[in-house]
Formats: sequence, C-alpha cells, structure tokens
Amino acid sequence: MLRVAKAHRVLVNAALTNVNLHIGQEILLMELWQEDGLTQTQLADRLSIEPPTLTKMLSRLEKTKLLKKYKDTQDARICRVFLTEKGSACQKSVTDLWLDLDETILANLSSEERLLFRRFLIQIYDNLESAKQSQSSTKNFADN
Amino acid sequence: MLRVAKAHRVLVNAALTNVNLHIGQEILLMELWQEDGLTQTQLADRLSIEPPTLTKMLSRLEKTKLLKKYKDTQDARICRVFLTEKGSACQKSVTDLWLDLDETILANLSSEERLLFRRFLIQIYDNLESAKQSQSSTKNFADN
DNA sequence: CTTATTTACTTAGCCGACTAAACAAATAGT
DNA sequence: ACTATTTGTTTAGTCGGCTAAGTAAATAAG
Repeated sequence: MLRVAKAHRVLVNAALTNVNLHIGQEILLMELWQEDGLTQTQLADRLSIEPPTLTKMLSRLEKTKLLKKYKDTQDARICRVFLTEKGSACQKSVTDLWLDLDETILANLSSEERLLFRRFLIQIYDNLESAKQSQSSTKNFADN
Repeated sequence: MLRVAKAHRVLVNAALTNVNLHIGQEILLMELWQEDGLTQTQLADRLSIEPPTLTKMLSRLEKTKLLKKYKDTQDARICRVFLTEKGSACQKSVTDLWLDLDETILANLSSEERLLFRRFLIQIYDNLESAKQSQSSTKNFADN
C-alpha cells in the first residue's frame, strides 16, 4: 500500500508541474474552490494537517498570488483565506487532471470492484482512526 | 486513499517515536536487515527514493550510530552501508510494531477480503506504473 | 476590574521527498 | 595515452509534514 501511495504521489507531482503547482497545494485549493473564505483552523482541519504546516503553505501560495489572507473584522485573531482570480482560474485544469488520474488508477476494475475497494478503504480508515483514539486515550491516562 | 495513507503515516510515526526513530528510517533499516552491506544505489532503488534523499537519511542514521558507511575496496566511488550492533538490535521491536499495525489495519476483514484487497492494490500499482512509463516515453520522444 | 485560560496563528527547527548541479572515480573512444 | 562519457555520491535549495515554544487577542474566573 505504501508503494501504491508513493507511485500515486509521483504521478500527481509530475502532472502538477505542468500547472506550476507543488504537490499538496492542489488539495488546499480544492477546499477553497468548494468554500472560499475559510479560517485557517477550518482549513487545517479539513486537510488534516497541523497549523504550522498550513502557515507555510499559505505564505508560499500567497507569494505566487493564488490566494490572499484577510483579518476577520469580528475577531482579530482569525485570518480568512480567499482565492485570487488566478487561484480560481486554475480550478478546471486541476480537477481535469485529477479525474484523468482517477481513471488511469482504476483502469481494469469494474464498477463493482471499485465499490468494493472503496468499502475496504473506508473500513481500514475506520480501523486506523479507532486505533489512534485508543492510543491517545492511554496517553492521556499516563498524564494523570 | 490519500486519507488512509495519511492516517497510516500518523500511526506509524507515533509508534516509531517510542523506538527513537523517524518515519522512513524504519523501512531503510528493514532493507539492511534483509541484506547488509548494500550499495547506496541499490538502497535507493529498493526504497524507490532519489540518491540525495538517501544521502541525508544515511548521514542522520550514521549520526545516531545505527549504521556505518565504508568505501568499497574495489571501486572507490561506491559506499557500502553496514548496520552497527545498535542498528541490528532494534530489528525485533520494529518488526513487531509493524506486524501489530498490520493487524489493526486489517481488523474486521476476512482472509478472502484481505486477498481481494491485495489484488486491487496490485492492479492499481500496475496501472500507475504503466501510466508512468507512457508519460516518460513521451518525454523522451520530445527530447529527440 | 484584573488575572488566568483558552483560542488562533506564527516562528524556529527537524525530517523525508524532490530537482539541478557539482564532484570524483571508473570506463569507453579515439 | 589522453579525452569524453558514464556511474556513484554529495551539495544546495525548495516543498510538505511534524513538534515545541512563542505571541496576540478573546473569553472566563477571581
């Protein structure tokens, strides 16, 4: 599975260089295409990354003028992230690229098989999540 | 699938900190446990990583005294990588950890389902590899 | 009202991954 | 024999990921 993930990563990376993006930046943009003006905390949550990682990514994306950060008017602690025109513009090319890759990945698999594979992935994800839960709870226990 | 890979990574990482290893270092050590004294090129090939990545990893593992590099006596360009006693010693804890995680991942899946899942993964891996092939061949074509 | 705590984000520093470019040693061409 | 090329590794610099520690603003507690 690790090999699959790595091979996938390599292909995504190669495809993204044509759009002048680095790997990881595309899924951040995808969240914004779905909902613009998100808080950094919301973004970090949806991407399952830590806040410091997000800070760096945002500053780089801001440098390439794909997005902008604005302070919230209600709460001065909060920064909201907005797409620029350039950021909105590259949506189609990236989603096309993504759909293409999805199709090559799942070639030679019937729709039943794809569904089954998806079910397995969900099961495994749940297993991992519950393992993480029990792990962190024992850690909290040790803290007392 | 990306979420699964990421969740997996998080758990591996948490487990490895107990053994004082960083993620990625364990699979490098696994290759050496299987065959000691490998060339850096061989190692990079087996890990599917680029030589510069390996150089850094090795220098860090050498700093923590888990392995040593020696120049080949036949060919002065070649460096061969050998485990130290400390490097050999942590084999059991890591493989145990790995087997444990494998079991938690695949919980609630029958052996038939596991086999099927494995088949899917192999199919997808092949798809990715052939896509990479066609991609690099068009690139070579463009170079002429 | 003043202090403590929580919340949102940033900075510093480490690691794995990459590319591009350099370097050194062995081999091939002439 | 001397140059050119290939092969093996390293250096420099970028990016995504993390933790630990810090800052600033909002809220809770006294």
